Amino acid sequence: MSQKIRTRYAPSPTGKMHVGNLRTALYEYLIAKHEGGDFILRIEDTDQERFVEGALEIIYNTMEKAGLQHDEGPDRDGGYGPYVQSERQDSGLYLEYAKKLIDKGEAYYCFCDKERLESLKQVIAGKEIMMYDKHCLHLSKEEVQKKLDEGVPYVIRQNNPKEGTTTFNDEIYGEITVNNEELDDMVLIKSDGYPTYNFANVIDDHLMNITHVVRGNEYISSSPKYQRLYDAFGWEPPKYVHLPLITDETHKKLSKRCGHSSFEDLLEQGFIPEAIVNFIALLGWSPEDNTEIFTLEELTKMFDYRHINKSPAVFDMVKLRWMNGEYIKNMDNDRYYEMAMPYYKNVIKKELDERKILDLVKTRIEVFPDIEPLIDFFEKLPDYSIDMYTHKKMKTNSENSLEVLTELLPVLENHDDYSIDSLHDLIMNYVAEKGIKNGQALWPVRTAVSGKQMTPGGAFEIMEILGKEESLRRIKIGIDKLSQ
RNA sequence: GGCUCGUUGGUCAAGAGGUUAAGACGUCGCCCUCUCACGGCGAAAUCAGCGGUUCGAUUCCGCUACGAGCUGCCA
Repeated sequence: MSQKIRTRYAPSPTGKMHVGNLRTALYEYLIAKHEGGDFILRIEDTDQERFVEGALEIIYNTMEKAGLQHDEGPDRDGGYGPYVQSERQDSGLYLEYAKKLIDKGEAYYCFCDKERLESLKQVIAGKEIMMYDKHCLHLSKEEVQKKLDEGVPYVIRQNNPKEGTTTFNDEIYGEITVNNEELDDMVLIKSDGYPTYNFANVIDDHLMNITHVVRGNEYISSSPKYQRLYDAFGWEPPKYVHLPLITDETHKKLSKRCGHSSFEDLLEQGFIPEAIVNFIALLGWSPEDNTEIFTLEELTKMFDYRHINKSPAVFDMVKLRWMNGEYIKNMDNDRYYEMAMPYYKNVIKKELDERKILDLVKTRIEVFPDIEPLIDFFEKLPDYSIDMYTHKKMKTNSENSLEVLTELLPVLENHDDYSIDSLHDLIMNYVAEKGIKNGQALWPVRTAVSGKQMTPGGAFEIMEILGKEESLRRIKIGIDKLSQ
């Protein structure tokens, strides 16, 4: 009884991929895959002016990194091609369907020029409003033919009634009804011969057998017009799933200005694709069982679009960072080293044990760039203040710190095994003999070898990585500083 | 301006007439501990307002407020 689900992601190649679009793509993928359906990629390049070179590659790259493998698309024919609207346009497809509508009286040629259209505009509440006045609807067949023969530029408009209502059903928002008088006679075919998004969508979704149209909330108000198109053709409309929008922390639509509006931006900032996908899945949807961290496979299994909610969601960078940190902690080491290495190399030029250093920060970072300020002291001892030796809880001050360091220096000089375990035994032995608290010895040592208030790892870990020579050098510097 | 949609802690959210109104991020506190993290434990904090309907409303209805989207030969 139920037919195979087919969803489509239909981006315009106009630049970076906005996270809102990525979420749309994700949900489309999930809706299809949850029920073993097909996910189709269709390129909507009907706006010749906005086309951006290289945007196609961005789309493919993003989809691949996000793991959203399409079943059909420009590069994977599934029998419904072409999958690029400009290529579909070449066959005169859209014009052909528009003419069918003209024959039915559901559309008409419009020859109005820019000036006349301009004169129809009025400013209400500071905004330009324009509703077409059906001027060209009343042209006779002969007049239309004459203008066509003369080569007067034209568009084809939808002919919407002025009375009655139109209703469509959305899976999330329910039944929505509008008065037909609100429906503008939107352009179906532009004067350059290309279809508008509004028209091409309906035609292609139908021709490609799309069962669920998933898109942003901003299309809800034009949906009644699409409904009328389906009705005019006598086609059964798809199920509509309109998604709540994603906003920035000021509750405004996410824009380029906030610097994290696109998938590329986020990758540049050190986020990993899986975490981004995981996070945006949770923007406007939640699973039944409260799990928050899941793979795309797990997500596919539990995704039920009926749990999508209606209200807009704020894109919370703080939580994304947390989630990214969770992914880093759980990442297998090889991939972790590989992803972390560029940041490591930015600050460490010396020959040191990279893996030991990176292991130290794995649970301490949320995004990869966090690594740099955490480990830079391995490269070069910072010029620190001796105030750092004073720590109330550790019961240390510059005097007892100096004492500890001075006493420990010869011990460390006579010791050759700078492994954590060996250093541990050595210093703990000193602590025991002297009868002080661990912190009273370890705080000054860690301070001396790191020059930092906070460090990943403790004194033993740091000394092991630094090695004997450098550790002693730094301790001597500490003694010098404290002696002054 | 008109139309449409929305409104549960700071944020993401569960909830779908009777609950101590889940959980997560963040915040704060405690534990662990040589620091910072990690991990563990705990705390503060929410149903936009007003009217109905009802024995009983976060939940249903209406109004108001606020927010957002649309109102392009952009998608």
